[in-house]
Amino acid sequence: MNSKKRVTSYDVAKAAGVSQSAVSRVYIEGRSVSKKTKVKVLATAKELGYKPNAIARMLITKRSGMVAVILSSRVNLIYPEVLSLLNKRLSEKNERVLLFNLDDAEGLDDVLENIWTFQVDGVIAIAAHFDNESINKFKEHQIPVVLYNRRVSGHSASSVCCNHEQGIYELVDILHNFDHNKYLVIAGPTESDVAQERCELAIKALTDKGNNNVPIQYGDFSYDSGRLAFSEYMASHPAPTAVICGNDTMAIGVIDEARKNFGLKVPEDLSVVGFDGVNAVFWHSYQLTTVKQPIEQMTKAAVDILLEQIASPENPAQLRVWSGSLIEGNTVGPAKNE
Amino acid sequence: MNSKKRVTSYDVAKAAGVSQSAVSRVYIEGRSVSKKTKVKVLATAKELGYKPNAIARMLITKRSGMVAVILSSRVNLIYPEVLSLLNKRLSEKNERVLLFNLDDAEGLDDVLENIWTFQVDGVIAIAAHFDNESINKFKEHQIPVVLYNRRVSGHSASSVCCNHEQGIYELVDILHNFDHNKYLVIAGPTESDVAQERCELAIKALTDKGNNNVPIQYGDFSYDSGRLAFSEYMASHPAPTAVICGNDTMAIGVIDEARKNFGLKVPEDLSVVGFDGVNAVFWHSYQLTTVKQPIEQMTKAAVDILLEQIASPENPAQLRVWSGSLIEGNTVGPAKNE
DNA sequence: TTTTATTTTGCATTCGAAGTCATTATTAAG
DNA sequence: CTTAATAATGACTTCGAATGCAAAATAAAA
Repeated sequence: MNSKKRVTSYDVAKAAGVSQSAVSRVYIEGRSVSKKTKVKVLATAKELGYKPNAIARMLITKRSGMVAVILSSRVNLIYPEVLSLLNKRLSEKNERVLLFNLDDAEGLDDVLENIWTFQVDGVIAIAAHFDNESINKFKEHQIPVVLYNRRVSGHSASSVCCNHEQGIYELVDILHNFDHNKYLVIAGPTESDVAQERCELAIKALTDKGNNNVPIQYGDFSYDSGRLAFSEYMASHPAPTAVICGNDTMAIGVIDEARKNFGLKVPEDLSVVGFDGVNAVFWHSYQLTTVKQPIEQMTKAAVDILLEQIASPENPAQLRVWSGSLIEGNTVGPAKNE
Repeated sequence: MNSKKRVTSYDVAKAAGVSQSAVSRVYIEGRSVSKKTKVKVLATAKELGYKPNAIARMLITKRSGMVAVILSSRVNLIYPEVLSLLNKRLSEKNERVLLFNLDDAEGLDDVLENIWTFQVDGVIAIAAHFDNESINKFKEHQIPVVLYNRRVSGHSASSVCCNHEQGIYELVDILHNFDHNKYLVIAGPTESDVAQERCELAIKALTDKGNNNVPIQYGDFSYDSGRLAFSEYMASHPAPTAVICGNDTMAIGVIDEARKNFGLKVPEDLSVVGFDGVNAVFWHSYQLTTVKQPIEQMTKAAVDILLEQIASPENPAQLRVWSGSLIEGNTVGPAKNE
């Protein structure tokens, strides 16, 4: 019917008999406006259906009210939860999430180019691989970044991380105390930094306890890859007594595979541990022993740090690390040594 | 060091010895620019590190290149996957996802207010409850909407939906053919339209087969709520022979609860079916019989329809419905009638 | 070569709100 | 009741790219 155009601050100004500046000031906290005009403007604004145009505002203020969240698609079950929490936290602070996928099709450079043009206030990168070069680009563009579960050498970018070392050591400790000595490590994809780190730490922890040459199989964090990794190993080796997995989902795959295709009981014949603390670890069929990332705290801190850096870009980058909490499930038991 | 300000089209224009308009035209497909100036501009742009400012462009073109995706937080495991697919599809079409959470804290009105100010090109609402009034607001603001798994009476908004009726009937058919006659329905939360619909359809399908007064328990789509619903029912009733669940996650909860706390075997003593086709239904411990939503097709269509409506707002709203595909797992068997 | 058609170009304006600054209205102090 | 201090207001400019239009440059036709 009517190709009605947007109501602007000028329309409201005219209708309310004030200047455009006055209208603008009404919508900015702490600007000098008399109560009288404020009421008048708000009333006519409501009547006309006026809402400030965020785009115009962004252009002049150079604050977009948007935070880019970068997410690798080939990734862990846990990250949807992280995204959801980040979104909630940022909404509370009046920032919107602009989503970027970092997958094979769209390389990092494309994503970055895109990010610059959108003038986002800041960036949170979830478990994405950034080298120092990329980090420097952010510096150049003066866009604060917070890395989630990814550290970068030097102090060029803030990070919030789960203390994988502590978590892995705790898990290995438990296994070691049960006298395990035939281990298998099933690592996540080699492209993933987190997967790399967990794997190396597991090997290191095992070596510390005197277990050398622990075999490694690789998966891609998925259930099927966990099953496959286990069965492939079993095809040409004697059964291990304990399997340390790069994440929970693969661990669950291992459990199912061991039970179904190898007649192994968990934990009687085989101990299995994971990492992350996804919902499914509590499911009765698994009750996986694992370490839960404190995603509540981590997401909260990520947002707080980011906002702080947006407010004061000169502040130094900070690193915050949380210990994961051990979840004692029912997938670890004494080693079965013949 | 240097509080460098952004490079603008004027800077490039000056450096390249052309007008600002010329620079602008270089970045717009199909605008009249000679090859010579195009090369020159692109070269100096690269040299100066110029990238067009999307915000300024949005203001004048009134296209933001952003699509709002509205997501209820208290929702199904399947929706992260949907979000991820939508994001991928939209990226391919050069649209960015701006995320909005629809939860208790932030009501629908707040979200809508926010959406208007951001001038998004369109909106995709995932399983969110919209009444006709809200839909009309979108009309007023001339922002196309596509609803995902939510229909609205009249033809005021486009929808892509899974055919719950067909799926539920198919599941009920299977159960009926196995001579079940003591049913329990475990429905999702009453606030969820999808949950409502599935529940009503299940009851209807059962009634069609001559099963009246089928009891209903309510959960919230979560694993624990499925367990709880089942055990609560069992506390005061004889065991059913078949349970129809509002989604897969609750069905998995029911299976675990039945096995663990009631010593029931699935499917020998109890048949269980779910809905959605999340990854976990294929896990060996469950192998749930369920109906899988064709999320690939649905997300693709949602994006296509939305872009079409953005291009031609006068086009009529359309509804597209897909049948789910039956996944014959291992959780349904003959009724055990004493 | 002249005339006509077509492609390139730059100028000036636009999008819509916010910030600067000088001016006016209001309140407080003397 | 005057003067000083403060608050409120509007005119004008700004952010950075896109676009309508007329002028200039080039290509095609005569």
